[in-house]
Amino acid sequence: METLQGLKRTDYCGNFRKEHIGNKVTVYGWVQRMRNLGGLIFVDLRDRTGIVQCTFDEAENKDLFDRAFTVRSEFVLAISGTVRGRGEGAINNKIPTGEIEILADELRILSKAETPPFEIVENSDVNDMLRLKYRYLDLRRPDMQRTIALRHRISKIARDYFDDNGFFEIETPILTKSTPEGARDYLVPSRVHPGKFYALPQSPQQYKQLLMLSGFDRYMQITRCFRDEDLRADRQPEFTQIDLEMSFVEQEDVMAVNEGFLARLFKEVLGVELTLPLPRMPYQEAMDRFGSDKPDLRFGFELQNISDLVAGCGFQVFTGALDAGGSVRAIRVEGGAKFTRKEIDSLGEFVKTYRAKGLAWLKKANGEMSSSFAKFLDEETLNKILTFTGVQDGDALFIVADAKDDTVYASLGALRCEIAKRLDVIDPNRFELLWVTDFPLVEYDEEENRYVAKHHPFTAPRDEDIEFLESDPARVRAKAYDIVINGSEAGGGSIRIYSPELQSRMFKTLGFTEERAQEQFGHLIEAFSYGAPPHGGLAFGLDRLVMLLSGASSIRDVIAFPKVQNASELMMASPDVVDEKQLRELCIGIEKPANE
RNA sequence: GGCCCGGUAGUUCAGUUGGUUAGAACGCUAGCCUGUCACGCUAGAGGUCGAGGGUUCGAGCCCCUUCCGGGUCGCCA
Repeated sequence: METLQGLKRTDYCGNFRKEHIGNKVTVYGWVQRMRNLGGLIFVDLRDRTGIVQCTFDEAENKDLFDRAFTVRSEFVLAISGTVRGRGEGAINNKIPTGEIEILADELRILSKAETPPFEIVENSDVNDMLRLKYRYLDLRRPDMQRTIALRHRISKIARDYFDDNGFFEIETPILTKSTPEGARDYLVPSRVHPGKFYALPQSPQQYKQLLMLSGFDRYMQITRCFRDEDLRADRQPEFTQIDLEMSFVEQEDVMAVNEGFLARLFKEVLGVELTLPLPRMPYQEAMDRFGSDKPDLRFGFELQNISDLVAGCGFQVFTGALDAGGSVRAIRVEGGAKFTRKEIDSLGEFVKTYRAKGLAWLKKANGEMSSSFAKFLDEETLNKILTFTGVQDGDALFIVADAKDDTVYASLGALRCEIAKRLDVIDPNRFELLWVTDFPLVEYDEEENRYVAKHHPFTAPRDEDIEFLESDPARVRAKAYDIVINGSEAGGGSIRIYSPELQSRMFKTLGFTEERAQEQFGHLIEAFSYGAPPHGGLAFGLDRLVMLLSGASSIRDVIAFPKVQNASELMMASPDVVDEKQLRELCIGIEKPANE
């Protein structure tokens, strides 16, 4: 193998242009492809900037030509030579370096390479398992290189923007303490504390609030968070947040700073001008109109509540849901009459995954109406529904009735997105951002038989709702806000409780005894007794921002070394068993799971 | 934990009602070729059909179990 000794890279491969013609240059990179025309060899050399063509001419240098002949894909080379223009007709317009080539006079083979298990090309459709097992090769592909570079730029813009706005970047511990509320923690045993465990942070929530108490006024951190929950296409067990907190602010102050960040991000990365302030929508309105607290505003198909119209209509599916305290809601799909019966059936199956009992439907095409439920209604009721929902010829109407409002919202909310996808009405170049505000402070957990915090237990209630904290917790709205981009929750935050008295009332509402609150959050309660400024913050999901800005459909495509669905990592093969000795040192014994 | 989809040369895929020696393209190897850039031409190698069991005269195809991957519901303060 040869070395770099005596060589120095002139520039990256992708940077050579016509103005460099005549220059003596040295380039390093991987062989994208070798083309041997017989007496003339072209080697496309690739690095993170692109490709440059290097030429070996048998007539000019036979020894060099013979060495170039041994080169194969993915060999690592150093090539020195002279930049020269390509002849008329030999110009390649597909690549930026296509007007020049490097006529080699020196070739060093720095590393040989086995034939890779898949070709290192853009947009390869190799299956994920293989890509992830050989992730270091997958990451050589130009589209992956671009995505990782984009991720770097987004982080950089975040650091610059928040620095410009007076934020300090402060690190918080990765080894911390398990929190009882929320997601499952990853636990880390400690040798010096047998039987005790650190937890990896689900977010730096408490630390950043304490930093406000310490007077840092504005904090930010780009930090890893960990949740031991099941994965999704946009969810990994370890993920990165752009986390921030501000003192002496109200909700609008936090939102203003952060939409400034988003405006800068969209401008610099995509050249898209956002109109500020971004729209705000209360949680209840989002649910009523879109069936979701993260509505995608790029298309219509809004929900319409037809409960009043069908009250007492005699159709048991509708009246039964209403009698049980639920609702009947519809979405009108413009042009939806083109759905075939089979497609409608599959939409019916689709809503069942959200626990809807079924999907009532109606189509109107060429004056003819067909419907799964019209025959159960009298003409007056049916006409009222058609008029209210605005059904036109060519439209379809889909209705879900359920005893639980949540089921109606969830199924129709998902259905409108599914329909938009199937009808292909979403413009991929469009970005619709909004703040969803006024979330409920708490929600009732049927399993635990108590109220649990919708956001987290430090979230402040809205001033005018505080009086209901004990009498009717469910109606208390929070000073909480999510930033939603194209139907994806890109971030969220809240104004925090800074009064020990209010915090203690909140814990009571959540069913904590005084002792338990002290035991789990005593440090925070005590800290707040030493002068806490009003404060609030927000965290963006960096991975999701990169997904949105890069158009990636899987979160795995924006993380260098992601985990697969069962939370393992295929290249290193983690997690893995450890030495008996390590376990003994940690005082840990492994019991076989009950089912083995 | 539930539901849905997938697993066939190195890769991406095809494979008829269960029937002869499981095919194609790309990649790879070798030879020829001086202007290619998805070079071209010729030849060749390459298969535990994810694994195990069953049905059958006969299984890539049917059944059962299992492993792996993807999507999703629950879960994710």
